[in-house]
Amino acid sequence: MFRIGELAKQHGINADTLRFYEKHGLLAPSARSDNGYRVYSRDDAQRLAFILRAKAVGFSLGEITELLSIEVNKSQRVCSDVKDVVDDKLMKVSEKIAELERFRFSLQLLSDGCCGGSHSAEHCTILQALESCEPADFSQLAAETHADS
Amino acid sequence: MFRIGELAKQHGINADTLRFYEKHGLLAPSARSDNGYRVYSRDDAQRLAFILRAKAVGFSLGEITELLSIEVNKSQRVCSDVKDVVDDKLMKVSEKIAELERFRFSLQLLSDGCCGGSHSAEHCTILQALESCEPADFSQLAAETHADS
DNA sequence: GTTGACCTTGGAGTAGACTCTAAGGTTTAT
DNA sequence: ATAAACCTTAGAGTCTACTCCAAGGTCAAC
Ligand SMILES: [Zn+2]
Ligand SMILES: [Zn+2]
Ligand SMILES: [Zn+2]
Ligand SMILES: [Zn+2]
Repeated sequence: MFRIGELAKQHGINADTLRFYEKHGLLAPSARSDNGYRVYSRDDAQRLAFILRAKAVGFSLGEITELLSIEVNKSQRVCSDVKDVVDDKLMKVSEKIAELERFRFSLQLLSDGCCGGSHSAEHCTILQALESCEPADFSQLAAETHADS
Repeated sequence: MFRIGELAKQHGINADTLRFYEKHGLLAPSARSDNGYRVYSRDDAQRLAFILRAKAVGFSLGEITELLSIEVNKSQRVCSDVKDVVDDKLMKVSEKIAELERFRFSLQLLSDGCCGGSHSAEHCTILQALESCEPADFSQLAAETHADS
């Protein structure tokens, strides 16, 4: 039986975060003490641990809500229900990675084209690219770099 | 000389977005017509193109503000000023990719461990992992998968 | 002279995940 | 008895990048 501050400290989170999770239906303490304080049971703590582990693999609170709703009556649910949620997330994460890798590629080309020296930025290839290149076509830049002279 | 709707349409964006950029100091029309309409010059359009190209490589509006402030007085600035912004972003993007790849790895292990079949989720390895594994240590799961029988 | 397509403004709403504030009640120690 | 360290609530604020709304002004066409 833990009070909000204890449980929060144990898991390295803010007590406000626990109130926030409660307001959003993720985790409610199973009891209140006479003075109105929230009282969390060991089961509550386990549910919190579930939430935090799911967060640690990238799930949003909305997705965790879905996972929890499967978890609480898992006898009625099947493996594919669970795996679908994971595979769905896997796709979203992969798409986000792909987008960021496109960013990284373009940024690397921009960086490689610029001498990074201390001459005036008037002829900086990065600025020139952003001023006039076709979007997402910085490949011209990759070839011609200029020297800091 | 373009009105807000024209300029927006030319660039495939919403007129509201242009007003938003103006409010946040990214792009103000260089004139207003007698009736109070915004009037964008060709220079304004080029500045917008700069903003959109920067967005296309992943820069946030805050970062674009910084790039623009360098661009407008580039004669006073040097290549390293520009390259620093790009390299800074490159690092942030790489870090975000690394985080998402950790997510992807964990999610893949979770997915691989689950049969995805139609038997009760009571013994689903995904739920078991989220209930009891050490965070970010789903490697045990990778080995022992169960069959849908 | 009215319809329709444009434009203006200020302000509110959205999503996600908190984080903080104000105003007050409770418990424990000194 | 009073300070500190807890706890309560409702509600506001943060960040990002828009997007939408209401109420109204402008302009060209028919
Ligand atoms: Zn240079
Ligand atoms: Zn340069
Ligand atoms: Zn199974
Ligand atoms: Zn399973």
